[in-house]
Amino acid sequence: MGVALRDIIAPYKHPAESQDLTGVASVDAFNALYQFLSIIRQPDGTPLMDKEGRITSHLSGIFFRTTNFLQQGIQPVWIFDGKPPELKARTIGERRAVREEAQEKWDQAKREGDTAGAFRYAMASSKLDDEVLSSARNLLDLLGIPVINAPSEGEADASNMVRTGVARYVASQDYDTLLFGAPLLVRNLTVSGKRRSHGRMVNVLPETVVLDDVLTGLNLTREELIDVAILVGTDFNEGAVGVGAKTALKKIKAGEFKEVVALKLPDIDPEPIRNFFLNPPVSGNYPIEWKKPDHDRIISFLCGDYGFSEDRINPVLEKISGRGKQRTLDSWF
DNA sequence: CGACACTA
DNA sequence: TAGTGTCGG
Repeated sequence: MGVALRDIIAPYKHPAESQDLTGVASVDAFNALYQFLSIIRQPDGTPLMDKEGRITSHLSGIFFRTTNFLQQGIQPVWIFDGKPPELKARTIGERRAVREEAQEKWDQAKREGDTAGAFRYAMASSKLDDEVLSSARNLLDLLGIPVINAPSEGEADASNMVRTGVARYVASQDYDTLLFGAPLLVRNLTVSGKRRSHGRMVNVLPETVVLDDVLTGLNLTREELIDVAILVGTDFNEGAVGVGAKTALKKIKAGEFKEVVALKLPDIDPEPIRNFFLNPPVSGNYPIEWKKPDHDRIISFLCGDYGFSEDRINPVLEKISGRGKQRTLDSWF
């Protein structure tokens, strides 16, 4: 879900120039996988599946997006979540409840012939199970994409990688990475930059958010931005009822953080939450190396194991490893 | 989501 | 060739 800071951060978002996107991108793996699982579905919400009923939506998303990135000079590193902090237990429980309810509503909508509703509930029922996670890791490995296993929140390590100069930016839809101190966040990181179907056709272009611009523009320290987030609600605490980003910002500016917490969030202790954003557990060790995509094993994995059509996969692999753009790609490996 | 076919 | 729709697994 992420923290609802969009209303105050929106003025500091910039459309990304393609040169801003080249280089090492720390991809928030869970964020990307949820996106693929949610959206890559049939109109009634049924995900892509192989003959045995295993979900393959994420494999399609990973394959086509990654091969696009490599051609465009983007070097992705995928950062996977480790063990969630105890502070996150409430959020995890809530998400499970929402997911399970969506599952039921999806079935119901399908029975009633409510296609649009079915799609919406199907999206909300998306779950990253072991099968999805391990097949995603398998495919990334075959594509030669490095993977980092965060000890805790992937967003924390992804942000730390940018802070320490290992990566140029974090690729995520969520603003939480700014709280973790990521100097540069890129949202909607896709190369096709096209539009989206289902409902309206909207142009979705990559956008960058520079943490320093946000802090300078709002005249906040990062600690204060974290306090704004705590009032709104984060993965580690429920927010104050009726307090959105703009109200929270006003309260912080007025120096009323403690008062709002005492009045509206009497059960939360802000200190461990602040501390988690400021000093999260991170790996700090990022041995990243890109390898050439393993053409034969990718075919065997996607087409042999998961029923993808060779006619769709082969041309893409030939495009990235064949003569045409080889020079560009070879310079990284 | 992203590829591809089709249309004007 | 830009816009629109459909398919993929």
